[in-house]
Amino acid sequence: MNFFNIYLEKIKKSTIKNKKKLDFKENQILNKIIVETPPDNFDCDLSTNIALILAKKTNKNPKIIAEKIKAILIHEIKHFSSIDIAGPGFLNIKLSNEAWFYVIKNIEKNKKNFGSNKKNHKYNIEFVSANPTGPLHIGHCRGAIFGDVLSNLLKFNGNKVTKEFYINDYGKQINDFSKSIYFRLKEIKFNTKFPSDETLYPGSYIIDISKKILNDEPDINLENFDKIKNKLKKQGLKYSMDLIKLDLKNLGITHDKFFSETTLVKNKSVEKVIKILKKKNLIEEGYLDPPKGEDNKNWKKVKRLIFKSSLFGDDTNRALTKNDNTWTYFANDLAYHSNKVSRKYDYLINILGADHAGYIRRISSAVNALSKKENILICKVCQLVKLIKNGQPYKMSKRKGDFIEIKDVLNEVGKDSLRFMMLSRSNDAELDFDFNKVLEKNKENPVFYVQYCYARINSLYTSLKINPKSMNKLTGLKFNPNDYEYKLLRKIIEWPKIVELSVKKLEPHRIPFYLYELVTIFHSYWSKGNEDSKFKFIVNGKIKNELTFKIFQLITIILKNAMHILDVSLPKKM
RNA sequence: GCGCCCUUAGCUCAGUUGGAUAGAGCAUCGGUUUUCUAAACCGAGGGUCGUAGGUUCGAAUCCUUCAGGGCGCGCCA
Repeated sequence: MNFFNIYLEKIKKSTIKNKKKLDFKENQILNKIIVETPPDNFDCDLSTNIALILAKKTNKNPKIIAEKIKAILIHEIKHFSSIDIAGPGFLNIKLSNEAWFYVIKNIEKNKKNFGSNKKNHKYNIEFVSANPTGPLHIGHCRGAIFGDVLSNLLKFNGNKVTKEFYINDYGKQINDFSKSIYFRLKEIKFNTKFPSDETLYPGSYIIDISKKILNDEPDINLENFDKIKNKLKKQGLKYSMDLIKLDLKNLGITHDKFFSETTLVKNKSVEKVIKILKKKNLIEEGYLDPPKGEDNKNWKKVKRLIFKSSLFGDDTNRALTKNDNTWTYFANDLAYHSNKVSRKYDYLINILGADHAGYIRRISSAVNALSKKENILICKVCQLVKLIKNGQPYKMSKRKGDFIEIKDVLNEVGKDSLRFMMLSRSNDAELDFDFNKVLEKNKENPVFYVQYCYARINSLYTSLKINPKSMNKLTGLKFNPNDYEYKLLRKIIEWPKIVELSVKKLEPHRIPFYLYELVTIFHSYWSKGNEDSKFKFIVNGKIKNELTFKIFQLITIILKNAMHILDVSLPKKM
């Protein structure tokens, strides 16, 4: 229910009906027409560029065309009460009272769905997918929150979404992880020193995991690592995933599906995909060139299996087997994405960290080779988070084991602030995460500013002792808004458009920005009464104008819907 | 060397896929509380939208050039 689209269609319809008068033939030339919110300094509700577009296509003077269209629209569209021509030929439209009643009624009717554009696609969103070798750190949480909110947003817009976590439980890292547990176990049992080996994980959580394993099996035989390797891997993985799931839960995130990489290898999924690609002549046995960047010690010129990803725009072809003839990460990922393709989603979305952006070409090539649909895979990259504490950059080192865990941040700043803050920036831009700022409870911390609006509205209900639900039954409502109420209404009708745009561009950060703008007008209005009694909305303990409360109710609807998407709380009292 | 992202007010950032006088917050300066929540509000100053070209009625937005910053360039995951 996007009001701008509704009026766009009406405008188009009327224009096409009057084709001859306006002297054009092809309806397509109306494709670029938009209906949008006019700049603040114009006292009108909608604005359209139709005259400019039409003038360009028919080589006419835009102002003359504008006059013609104005006459047509004002005659044909009852919801338009007046139209001004401004600037180079914009039509600035004011909606009639009838139109505003229609808008208000419509929002109240849709309520929880107000803003939803009722699409019906099937999405798979893969996000977090952190290595299961320990708890999450602050760097993970941007992508985690981004993915979660994007899922909520798509669901709100009527789609079906599967939230998926790919467990990288295969390969070298998980081996190093089990070895680290092995040495910690020896350290605990026999007091042997934990080796200073760069490949091992030093973090203290390894000690905790080791203790748990020891608790399960106090008599575990530690003579030979290789003999208990698989056991340690399995147990370590389990406890590690417990840590990750707990972190996610505290962030308010639950995945629908956890997909294990090892499973793919075990049930020969990789071989199966390679067979398919071989038939398409996309696999070859051969040699690859050495890497272009820094020298790599492990690089060897060996005949190996190669995927011809350069046919799909990748810089180079990609290896599927390692030196020891096991599968590369990419080979397994190929199988994983083949699996996702076979599950018949309309879109596959991968949320990646900036350090994995270089991987996109490769995996997109693979999916394009595997799927009949074009560009079914969309990769969204979250840029880095820079931590700042007391005005200083705060560096983490995973190798030393001194990184900031999500649970510590949550303890300090809370889920609401963390989620809101992580979304208060475009995913394409780096984000400064300032510990001092998120702890502040004022305007500089936008989450409080937004929540405060809801709390203020609710305080009205309590102080006036009215039940907000009874407000639905208002009769004899008059449409006589003051300047602030007009501003609010104009902002309110933007909400579905914000949702639509956020979905289209997969950019949930637009929602916090919108909320901030909306509540700014509200807070302005609230305070205006102090200065000018004309703007007081309560007189002698009674509501002055029912429309005011109607508008506040519409704000409440939006706040609830939006904060539900963000999964940030909305307390009635603060 | 190559690829991706960024560059907008002193600082941190928005900017509705090409529109009107480029917007917020912070910081600075100055104001507002016997009043529906001051966790708030109002006002002022502050801009060559990194650079140089191009596309057109019209560019922060699209194309090209160059510069600066970040991330990556495995047969690690």
